[in-house]
Formats: sequence, C-alpha cells, structure tokens
Amino acid sequence: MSKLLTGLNEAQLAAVTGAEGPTMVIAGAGSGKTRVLTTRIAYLLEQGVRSWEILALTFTNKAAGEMKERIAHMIGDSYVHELWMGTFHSIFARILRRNAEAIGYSRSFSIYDTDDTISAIKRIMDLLHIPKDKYNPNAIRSRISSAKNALVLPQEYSKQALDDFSEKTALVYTEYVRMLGESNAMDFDDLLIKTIELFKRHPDILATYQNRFRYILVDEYQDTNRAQYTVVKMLADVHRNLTVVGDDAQSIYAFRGADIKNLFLFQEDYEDVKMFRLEQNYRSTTQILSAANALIKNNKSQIEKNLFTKNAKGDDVQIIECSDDREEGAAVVRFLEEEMRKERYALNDFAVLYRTNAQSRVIEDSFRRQGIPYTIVGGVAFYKRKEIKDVIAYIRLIVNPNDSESLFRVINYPARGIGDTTLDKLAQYARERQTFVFDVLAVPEFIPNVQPRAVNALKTFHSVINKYRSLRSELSPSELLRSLIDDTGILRELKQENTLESLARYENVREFLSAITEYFMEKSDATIESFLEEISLMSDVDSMDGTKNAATLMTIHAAKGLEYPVVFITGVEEGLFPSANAFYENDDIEEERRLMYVALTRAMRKCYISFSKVRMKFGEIAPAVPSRFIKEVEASGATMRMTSYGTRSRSFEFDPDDTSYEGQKSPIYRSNPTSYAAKRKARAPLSGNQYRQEAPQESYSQIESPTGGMISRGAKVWHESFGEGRVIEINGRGEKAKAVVDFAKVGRKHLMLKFAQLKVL
DNA sequence: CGGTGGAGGTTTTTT
DNA sequence: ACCTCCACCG
Repeated sequence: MSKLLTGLNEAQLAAVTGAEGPTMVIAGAGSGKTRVLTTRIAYLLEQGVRSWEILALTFTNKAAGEMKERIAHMIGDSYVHELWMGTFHSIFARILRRNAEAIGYSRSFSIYDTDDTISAIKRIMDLLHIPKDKYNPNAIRSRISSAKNALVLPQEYSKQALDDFSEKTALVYTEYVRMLGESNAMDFDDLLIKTIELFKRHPDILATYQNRFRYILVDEYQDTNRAQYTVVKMLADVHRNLTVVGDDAQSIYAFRGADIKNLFLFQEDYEDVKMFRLEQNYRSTTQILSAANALIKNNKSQIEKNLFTKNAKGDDVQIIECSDDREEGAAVVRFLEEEMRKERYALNDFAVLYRTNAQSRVIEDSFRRQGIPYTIVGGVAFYKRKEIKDVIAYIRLIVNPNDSESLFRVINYPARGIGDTTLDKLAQYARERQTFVFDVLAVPEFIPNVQPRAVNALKTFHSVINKYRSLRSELSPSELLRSLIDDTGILRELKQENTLESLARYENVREFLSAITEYFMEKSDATIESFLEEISLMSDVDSMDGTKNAATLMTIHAAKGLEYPVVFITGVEEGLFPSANAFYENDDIEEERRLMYVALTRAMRKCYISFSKVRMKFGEIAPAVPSRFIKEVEASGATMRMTSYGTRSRSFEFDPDDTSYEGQKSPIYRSNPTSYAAKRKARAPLSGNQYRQEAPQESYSQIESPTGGMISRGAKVWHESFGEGRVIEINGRGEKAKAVVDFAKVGRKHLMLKFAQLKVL
C-alpha cells in the first residue's frame, strides 16, 4: 500500500482510493476534507496520472496554494507544476485568455470588480437618463448579476420584465453587456458564463479540455451556482471522473446564486455515483461539536449525517452577555488576554468573527486601545482603495486602451482640466461614430464645441498612454509600471496635498509600487496581464498573512475553511445574526443558521459567543435581543453563561478565582515563548489532519530604537510631529525595520524606524 | 473647471 | 458614524 495512505481513517481511505467515476464526498466540518482532496490528487499522480490531466477547483486561491504545497510535500515539486488548481474564476479566466478571440474578445481583456461594475452602471444610467435616486444602481447591479448567474441573457430578461423596475434593469442590462463587450472587459460573472458560451460555440475547444482533464475535483460543491455547475458538467462529460466534495450544512452563499440543490442534482445526473461520508471530526472538542450539532438540528432541510469526535471534552462554550457593543469589544480583548495568560496561546491562535463588516470597527477600537496586534481580513481591502484603483486603471489602459471604465476613471485624474462637459461630448461623439473612445482622443479637435484647452489635455492624455504602450517592448514590466506611475503625477499630487489622508494614500501607492517590483522579481515569466489578473481575482483571505503574530478579525463568510484554537463569535443578536433580511423566508433563516454552524465549527479548543443588549446602528443606539441561535446552542447543555466581566449570570454561584477584570490594566505581550502551536507539536496532537501553516515565529517584536530605548510591540513612544502613540506592530529588522504606530492624535501610521526617530516613553 | 460643504443613504454576506 | 454624491461658488 502506498505510504501516502497511512494514517487515513476508513472513510477517508475509501474516498481517496475509490473515486473512479462520478463520486460525491459528504464531508462534515473538520473531518479531514482537505486531506482527502490532497491525498487523492497525490495518489492519482503516484498511479501515473499526469499532473496536467487533473483539474481541481477550490474556493479560494489561498486554499489552492496551500493544497499545492501539501501535494508537493507528499510526492515532490515536479508534480504540482502543471496541476491546474485554483478558484473557478481564476481557472476560467485562464481558459478565456487562451481562447478570447473565439468569442470576440482580445486576450488582454480587463476584469471588472464590483466597484467597476457599479460605476459603469451609474454611467450607463446617466446615459439612458434613468434617475439614480429613484432606481438604486446597486440593486440593479445585483439583479443583473443574478440574471447572469441564472444564465438569463438581456434579451430574455427584457421579455420577462413586467414591472417598472425590471424594465429599467433590462435597459441597463442590455447596455451594460454592450459596453463590456466594447470595452473588451468581463465582470466576475462573465468569467463563468463566457466560459459556457465559449464551450457551446466551439465544441472543438470544449473537446480539447474534456479530453485533457481526466480527473476533475471540486471543493465546496455546496456553494457552486448554476453556471459553475454547468461548466463542470460539460468538462467532465468525456472521462466522467468527477469528484465533488461538500457539506450541505456549510452552504452559505445562496445570496450569490449558490444552490445546495447542486448536491442533489449530482446524484440524479449520474446514476452510478459513489457516495462517501466523512463523519469523524478531528478539529473540535466534544463540547464545541455538541453545541454545533444542537444548533444545526433545527434546520429542516439537510442530508442525514452523524458528525462525531473522539477528541477531549474541553471547556464549555462560553456565552457572554454584554451591556453594549463597546463593552462587547472590551470583553473580547479581556477574555483573549485571559486565555493567553492561562493557556499560553499565541495571538494568531485567535479569531474574532462577526456577521457584518460594519461590526469590526468597535472591536478594532478595543484592540487598539489595549495595544493588541490584530489583522483584519476584508473590509476595505488594499486593492480596492481609491488611490490603488486609480493606479490600476492606468495600468489597465496600457494593456487594454478600450477599457472605458478605467479610461473615464483617470482621464481627469490628476486634474488636467477635462471636465464633465467635455467628457459628455467625448462619449457622445464616440457613440455616434461607433468608434472607441480611446481612438477619438487621438483627434479631439473633431469633437464639436470643445475648448482648445481641453483638446490639448485630451491629446496629452492620449499620448501618455500611447507612449507607455509602445514602451512595453523595451522596458521590463516592473520598469514600465514604475515610470508610468511616476509620469501620471499621482504621487506628486498626493504629496503636495499634504493632508494626513493624502499622505496615507501616498504611502499606499508607494507600497503598491514595492508590491509590483516584488511580484515581477519573484515570477520571471509574469506579464502585466498576469499581474492585473492576480490582483483582481484575489479574495480577501488570499491576502491574509497567517504568520503574522496578531489576532484575526473577519466576517464568518471569510472564515470558511479556516480553523483557530480560540474563536469569538460576536453580535449574536436577533436582526443582526440572523440578519433581519432573513426574517421573511425560512430558507434564509436556515442559511443564517448554517452560517452560525460554520462559525462554531471553526473553533478547535474554545469558543465564545457574545451578544449585547444595546448596539449602535446608523449612529443611533438601538436595543438588541439575544439571537434564537443562543437558545438553540444552549439546548446542547455544553454552554455556560457569563457577563462580560466574567461573572456567571443566571446563577448565584460566586467563584473567587473568577475575578472581575474591570479597571485592571492589561498586560502587554512582548513575546510569546510558547505558542499553542508549538505546544501542540510537543504534546499528543489534538488532531492529525490539520494543515494550518505554522511559520516559525521570529522574534521581530523588539527592536532597539535609534535613540537607544527598546521599541517593542505595545511600547509607548513619542514622535516629533505625531506626538504620543503606541506601537501596534513591528516588521522587518535592521535598516528596513518598520513599525505601525497608533498615535493618539493622528491615528495609525506606518513608519520606517530608521527615519522616524521614535523616543520610548 | 475644481473644490467644498451639506444632505442623504447605508449594513448582509463575496469571487 | 461614516461615506458618497451633488449643488454651489470662486
């Protein structure tokens, strides 16, 4: 027997070796699903299947990267090189690039994210004289996206549109699709449906991929939508070696078109489907698992399964009652510190989860106040910031000058005297002549009634873009982009403005420049196109750095597939979690409950659930009621109620050790001699099948400041112009050492220690 | 044309 | 509480 297979349990072994033909693996939370997938791929490769004959679709690019690494570790680097593994979106983008011409695109097509789409839709609404205050552009965008994912084209949508709002949506939808085509651009949904279109229109191209992919594996199958389901089915039609892995209890993306029914449809589509069930949980304690099981029992629609664990009983799930949301934030930090002190966890053993991004702010505040390092996943991601998007728009224009969205975004940024009137005339002229906006820029004097000053400005813009387009053959991508960005004057503009905000943006652009350099240094075969694609398809968790010693704050959606020794689930209140929007449909409530199930099952050792009696909403204080999920979890008998100060509520017991932490100054963690991870390796392992990357923690946490004192995380420091602050984080060392400091007056700053001349207080 | 200030909407979750 | 959009003025 192959040594790859040692250590697998019976069900896992069967799933790994028995998956010839259509196969469905129902994998409960923490049941070693990733291990089965990676071992199965390694096993296939060992059996002589060539790496390029395997296609594996994962939920995030990060997951794909980690799985590749594991497979490489199991059987060697050479195998994973040609393995096609990634998200639906990135794999399909790759297929579409190679075959773009076949569906009327050029291979340098742009990919529009949700923000680009929104702004395109607004522009179209202006053009069509549809009032934006009467018809919410975002609602229209969401309707269009749903239509696309259900494979309903504009023509058909128009026919079905009976009410006023749908009619307007149909108009926008039609024009939007036209504009995307003209701009040589695709949105996220297009990456899926254009792939279907490609395969339908070109059976020969489909056949190439069908023959090529002898084995197809799909992770998180419960969260695939109609379009994804369709492509997978097409691709698997020749060899029929399709393995899907999923858990109906963890389906949480119905809002973007995912359909659990795909799991059931699978059994109908292939009558010879083999079923495997992974029911032993290796991740969580008994108490956590029984709380999760007690909760999910309340869902009517689910596949029968029995998730069990042989792990230790562990602590009760703690339910914390807080007086308001600020107190909730404080309580999270207080309990986190207590866990660190008692159990010697490292900061990255903790995750703080919430239902909505808006909740992060209060929690962040309390981490900052106590000087505890944290990273936040999602929210306003780096690549979605305005200044970064501006720079990206310039880069996109170099690659694809027909990208009208990017063009309109930066044609007058930094300000060159091209105003709305000029732009309207330009757009109208291009529309009438059926020419590309970019081509009109070459001869703007032909546009009627445009100021001579504006004519010149348009010409200048045109020549800047053209100059860099032609420089592509002479300069390396990295040189080209650096000099382009310099030429745009964005950095100068931001520096000149000289406000706290503009300087922060300045730093961000600089950081982006380093990221560009780094990217092209690491990947010698990379192109500007591949760079753009990578950053536009990067998910929030993809950019997460798990090696940094900091607690992680994120939405429950972002936490899918991850695990942490200690998990806090916050804001568990009616109307927030479950969301008030879910009150009307039982299906929606069940999805919220699955979301709660996902949250609970992220926890390995300890889980805290908190709710608050009062919460700030839209700047106003609103009363809150504990979520129904709390009662459901309590029915397990595996929970304990506490107030936010650690005293048991609903009982008169008084525990003298259980002191109130009110007023107590929190200790500052300078280093963590024994992280939970280290300890776990030393002791009997809690689980044998978990894959978190545990990079060695180097002690970057203390650095000698130029003024002699010890600058460490949590230290109070003084800066010449920013005043007093606290060190949140230190990265790098020596000449390159950087610190993130939270200043009382001006907020967070990234500083090079070499220049900052901080004084320790 | 471009900057500023006030009004009004926003919170569900994301590739 | 925060951000985006638009009207108005220089």
